[in-house]
Amino acid sequence: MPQLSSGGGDDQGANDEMISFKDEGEQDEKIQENAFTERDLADLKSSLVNESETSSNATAVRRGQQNEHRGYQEKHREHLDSVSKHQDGGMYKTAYPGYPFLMLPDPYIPNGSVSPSSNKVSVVQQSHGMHPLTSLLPYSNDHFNPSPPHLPTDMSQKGVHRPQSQDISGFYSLPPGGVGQMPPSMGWFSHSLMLGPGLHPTGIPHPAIMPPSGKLDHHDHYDRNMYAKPHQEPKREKEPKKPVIKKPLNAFMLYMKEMRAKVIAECTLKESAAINQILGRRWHALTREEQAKYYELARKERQLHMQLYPSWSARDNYDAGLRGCAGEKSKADWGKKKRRKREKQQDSSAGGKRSAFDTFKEDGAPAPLLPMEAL
DNA sequence: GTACCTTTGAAGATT
DNA sequence: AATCTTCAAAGGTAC
Repeated sequence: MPQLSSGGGDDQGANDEMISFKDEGEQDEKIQENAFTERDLADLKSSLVNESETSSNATAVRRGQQNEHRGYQEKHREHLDSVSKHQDGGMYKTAYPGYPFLMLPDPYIPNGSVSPSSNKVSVVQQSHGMHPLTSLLPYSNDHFNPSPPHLPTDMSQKGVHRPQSQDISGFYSLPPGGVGQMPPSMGWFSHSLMLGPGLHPTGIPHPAIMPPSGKLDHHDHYDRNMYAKPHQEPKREKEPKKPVIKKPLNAFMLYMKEMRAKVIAECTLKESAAINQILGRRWHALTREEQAKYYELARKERQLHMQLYPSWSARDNYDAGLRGCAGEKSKADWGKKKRRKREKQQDSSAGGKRSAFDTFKEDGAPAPLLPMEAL
């Protein structure tokens, strides 16, 4: 099966990744990250100074690092086994008593599409769509508080909106009446039964499913955007109308979704690329246990995704681009994009397009460390 | 209007 | 088997 090896092989691999980073001066990182917040922005700016100039090399570096990390996987498999056993055995029963998987009707089910009136409830989504599982994190309560320790504890003192752990709906910028406040009687499943286009063949609707038309009713776009590409091909008569099911989020993506708001609040940055750089560094600064939460979360998500869409393959979404289902790309555009990427990697010395963060250069900030190197 | 940027991880494709 | 490529999210930026 592509998504999940029930024995946990892939997942272990994922966990291996998690652990691999920790051998690279974890203690130092932790120390550094304790004072990280204030420095993040400055570091980022500094590191971005040469970023665009070396971006291609950085990519190569990253690839090398990835491969290196993979090398660690085998090294730490033993530990992972123990971690995995621990997690399977009780992590989500003890650490995350409110863990949503398989305990709630269906975290993927888009509530807002139930009816026009339900739209006003905006149960799940953030402005840009919240991952259905992420959206359920509020159920986790403070047992699942993945906030890395390096985050300042006094964030709220800085005027940062830092909702209490009990009110993660605010943390996720959930609208009033968000999922965290959804009464059990308003379960996902009952609403799902009223769904039409997003209904999965299994009978379990899933926000990952885009209506074939790609058109989003203003009443339910909130939910269907959850997994839908923002722009859908209006019509392709010849193609069998196939809903687009998005990939389940990996551990880092889940982490990003959760921590993005914090980083945005802490820093003045809004550019996602910059935020992601910070999040990437923080991710590496997490302890194994902290990362394990997200790996496990991602594992569960893949599991659920696989249960919901047993025939789904990541390959489907490769084709979506060619089909134009993932947007208004033509086949030619798609090929162009691929060509550009290839060229970029081949020609590392190309000046290329001006990075969105090149503006930082104009600050005259020194310290040309690449983010990855800084780790 | 939309591709790009940027991150890590998973999975599929290619070598 | 090892390596490469694509796509998941996000939102400002550049074209």
